[in-house]
Amino acid sequence: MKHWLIKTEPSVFGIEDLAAARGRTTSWEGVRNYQARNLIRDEIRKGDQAFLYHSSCEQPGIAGIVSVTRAAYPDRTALDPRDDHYDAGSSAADPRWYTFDVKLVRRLKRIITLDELRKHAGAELAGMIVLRAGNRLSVMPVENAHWRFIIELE
DNA sequence: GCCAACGTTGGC
DNA sequence: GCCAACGTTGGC
Repeated sequence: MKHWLIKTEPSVFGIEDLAAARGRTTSWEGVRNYQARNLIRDEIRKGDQAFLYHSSCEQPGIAGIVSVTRAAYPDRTALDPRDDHYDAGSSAADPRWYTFDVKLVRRLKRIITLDELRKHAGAELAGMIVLRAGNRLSVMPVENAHWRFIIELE
């Protein structure tokens, strides 16, 4: 089982929204970055777990843990001209973008902030992608050792 | 709202 | 296939 970190803006869709969603499950739609797409399409498996990370907000950090309930399938929002994430280059026959389903496992007892993660950037969390300056990936792998360390921080 | 980082686009 | 311009992300 692999571990991941998925970013979201809580003003758009945060952990509160996921907790309120039917079955506490949502389709992780709208990813339009090729590197992230490849991870979704080729590497994320049912049963994997991910940190839900809040970005572009007052307190950026990890808010909860989700599990993957369905592996990659075509992102229908790319095919809908009325959708913000519409992409004329994608088609049902040859989908360019993929989504996957996640279910909230639990909220963390507190948000583990980016600030706090940074304190360990030179040691236990060395190399963690979300700590890299200017990082723009919205779906990224998390090393097992990093995952365990962060859970311990809680 | 600023601005650094960086992926994408498009001219050549 | 290079690379400058541009757009977006995301922390602050």
